[in-house]
Amino acid sequence: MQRQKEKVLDKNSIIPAYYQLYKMLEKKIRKREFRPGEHLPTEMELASQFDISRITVRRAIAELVAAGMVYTQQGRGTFVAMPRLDNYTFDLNNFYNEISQKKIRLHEELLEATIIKADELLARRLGTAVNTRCLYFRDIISANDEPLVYEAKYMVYTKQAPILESELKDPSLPNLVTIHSNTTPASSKDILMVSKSNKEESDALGIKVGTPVFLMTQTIYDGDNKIIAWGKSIYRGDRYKIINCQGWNIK
Amino acid sequence: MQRQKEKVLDKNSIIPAYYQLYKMLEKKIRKREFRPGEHLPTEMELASQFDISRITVRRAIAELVAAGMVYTQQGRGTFVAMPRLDNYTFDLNNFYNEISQKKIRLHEELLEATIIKADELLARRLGTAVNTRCLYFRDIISANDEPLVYEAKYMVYTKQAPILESELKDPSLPNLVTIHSNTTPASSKDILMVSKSNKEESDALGIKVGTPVFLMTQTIYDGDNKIIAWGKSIYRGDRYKIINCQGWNIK
DNA sequence: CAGTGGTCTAGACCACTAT
DNA sequence: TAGTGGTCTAGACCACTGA
Repeated sequence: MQRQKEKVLDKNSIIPAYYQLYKMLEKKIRKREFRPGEHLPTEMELASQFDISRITVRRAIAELVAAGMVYTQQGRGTFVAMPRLDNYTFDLNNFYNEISQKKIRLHEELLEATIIKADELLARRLGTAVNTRCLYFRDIISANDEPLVYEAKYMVYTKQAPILESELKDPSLPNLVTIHSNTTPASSKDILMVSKSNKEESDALGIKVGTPVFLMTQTIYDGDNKIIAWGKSIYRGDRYKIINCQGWNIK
Repeated sequence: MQRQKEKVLDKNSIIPAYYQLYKMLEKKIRKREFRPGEHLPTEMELASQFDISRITVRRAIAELVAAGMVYTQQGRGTFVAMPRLDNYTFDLNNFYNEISQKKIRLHEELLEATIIKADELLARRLGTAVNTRCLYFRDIISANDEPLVYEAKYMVYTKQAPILESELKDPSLPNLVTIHSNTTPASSKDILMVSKSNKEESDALGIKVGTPVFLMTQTIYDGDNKIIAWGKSIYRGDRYKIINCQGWNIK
């Protein structure tokens, strides 16, 4: 029997029909069979063309909208979007993703985990009173035995649980808070800055004082917007950069 | 007539039922009537409780999933998610958002817009041959008359159109490419680094040589993954920081 | 096995856009 | 007025989970 020129959906496939249609439309947009600004076929046209219900077509289009590839206008139709390339969003976690891909040996070393009394600066950062008992952590993250990140973290000491080094495999502040606090972290405010390394940071990272570094601070709040922890991370600027890819031809 | 304790949906409202239910469930999660890890009522329970169809309930839950507040497991149910606070994503565009909120005067000044021949370094950055004719732009962005960002941008000169300063109101590289190139930008690779300002940058920004700065480079590709433009932006590190808020208690 | 979420249908009515 | 996307229904079957 003669094949139709137009591709059809495999109704017996395990892959849902809406997903097959989504991928098919995505491919056509990538191949510029549908060009930015152009009209997509109407929902009813797609439904009858592929012999599926309109709801299933809508599900496929919803995926395209979520992917930012099309937009809909009530009463007008569905249109192919322009790729937006002005979204400069940088993810500091790509650090860990890249490393796991490139088979780089990652090592996390705990330098210090003690209980201290808050001085004035720390009390302000934690929104608490001077002399409040606080947990204090310092650690170094290395890649291939080269120090990359130096971190210092503080939180109010509510749990009274012993500090077990074995608990510190994930040294991220949200995780530490989960372990060492009775309150549940609910939100976080992170600030990324550039700085020059000071003596303490330079010593820990083995770099010269004054080297440009990324400086990230994180303040963690509970459900009532009360501060429960504060931390800073110093990323070596000479070894670390953050990459962001955007658009339609990724991968 | 006596009101039920349980809130009900307003079926006559302009607001869609799925959206009312979404907001109601969101509020209960925020108020911790449903706590992280807990089971949400099943779809059928919600449907009969609010006297709406299961599909409408599913639409509401889909919104919650998209917001990261719940997750579903086939055959088990729908559960309230833990707030994830380890997503360190920084958006360089908050710059413009903040400024428009705080009524800061923003001024963009074009320093230079000329045609040059590519030297070896530029040819490599643009993936083209030495001596290719290129457009070259330099500009300064100031806030309240204080220079904040210095930018230099290059692209292969294909369009042969005259350079009109009036076209340069949006100095972003994707926009310049759209105006001055026949090819349509399709994807972009952005890299964020820290650096010390050099002489050229320091003069433009009125800062001391060696001040820590954010350095962002952007490479723009067309639909065939061919480079069509390259640019760099220098953000003053002493005046600029990037803030990221995450979690459930935002706003 | 019963209960859950995942997919899909055929049909209906509405709000909006363009002519 | 005709055509579009937006919302909603009642009902069906499937795949997966857990007892």
